Amino acid sequence: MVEEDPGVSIGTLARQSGCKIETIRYYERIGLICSPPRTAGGHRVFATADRKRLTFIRRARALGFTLGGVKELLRLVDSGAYGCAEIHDLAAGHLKEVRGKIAELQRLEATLSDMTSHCERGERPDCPIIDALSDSLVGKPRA
Amino acid sequence: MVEEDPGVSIGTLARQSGCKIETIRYYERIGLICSPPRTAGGHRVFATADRKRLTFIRRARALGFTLGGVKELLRLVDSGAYGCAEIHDLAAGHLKEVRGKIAELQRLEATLSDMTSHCERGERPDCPIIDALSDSLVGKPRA
DNA sequence: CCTTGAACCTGTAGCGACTACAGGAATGAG
DNA sequence: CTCATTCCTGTAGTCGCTACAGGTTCAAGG
Repeated sequence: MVEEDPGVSIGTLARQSGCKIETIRYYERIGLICSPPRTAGGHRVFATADRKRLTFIRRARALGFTLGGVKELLRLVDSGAYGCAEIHDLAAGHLKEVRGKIAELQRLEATLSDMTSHCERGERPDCPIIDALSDSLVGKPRA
Repeated sequence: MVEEDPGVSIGTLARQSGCKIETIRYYERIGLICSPPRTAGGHRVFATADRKRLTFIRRARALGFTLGGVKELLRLVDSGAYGCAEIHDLAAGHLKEVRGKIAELQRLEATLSDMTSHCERGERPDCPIIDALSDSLVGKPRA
């Protein structure tokens, strides 16, 4: 029962995982994935496990996890005996952050929306948007 | 009618404008504000106009404008003869970006919310969150 | 006038998460 | 065997600051 894993080049892995070549090398450099074996000429040879790991990373990143968060997730997965609890807490914590960002952006949206609605693109020199940003008048730079 | 502007130190300006000292120096370096005159010993001396300009910048940044966007706004203001139209368009463009980011984050929120709700922090080894991220099984790193 | 301590100066490096070169060497299909 | 393609390393750039280190200047008190 010899399980052969022919191995793929970094370019093939990039196509399979959806990560760019440079990103894969970057992940290796920062220790997110392990350094793969090389050919006699020095080219990286990746295994199926690497494709799965990279796909995992890409999906977690797409959900907005930081690389630090991804590292945590992978650490739990790598440890084997992960319980749902820790994973859940990581995801819940991230969800909270995302909701915070949404709330913040919605505040900006309201302000910007209000500002632009008050400015009807008129040709008056006293633009309400500028007024809102200015302290009565913006200091011009030294001539 | 001699208008005196005694001038303030960078620390005072920082307190007045709400920008940090290092940030002010950084803005000077990238040309967002002009290099102020110096004392004999080389300390910067800022004028009232600088306080107004920095306050403007800080407010625009707080609304999420990039420094590039701020530069554009200031260019229009500096040119003097700005019409509302250009300002409006800049703000409207930024508003559109903010709305796009909100929509994107809301998609993440929905996915994360769904994932965490399916995981009840049980002690099962097959966590639904991990399953969702994995390609059936995450490849473990080489031993 | 002199001392002290706070504030200021320059220059550089670091953050996150890549991306983009330059200048080569290896690969693999014809 | 040729040659286009892929791959290699190393470095620097992106954005918007922030944080040093190691020195100089300023202003207030004695």
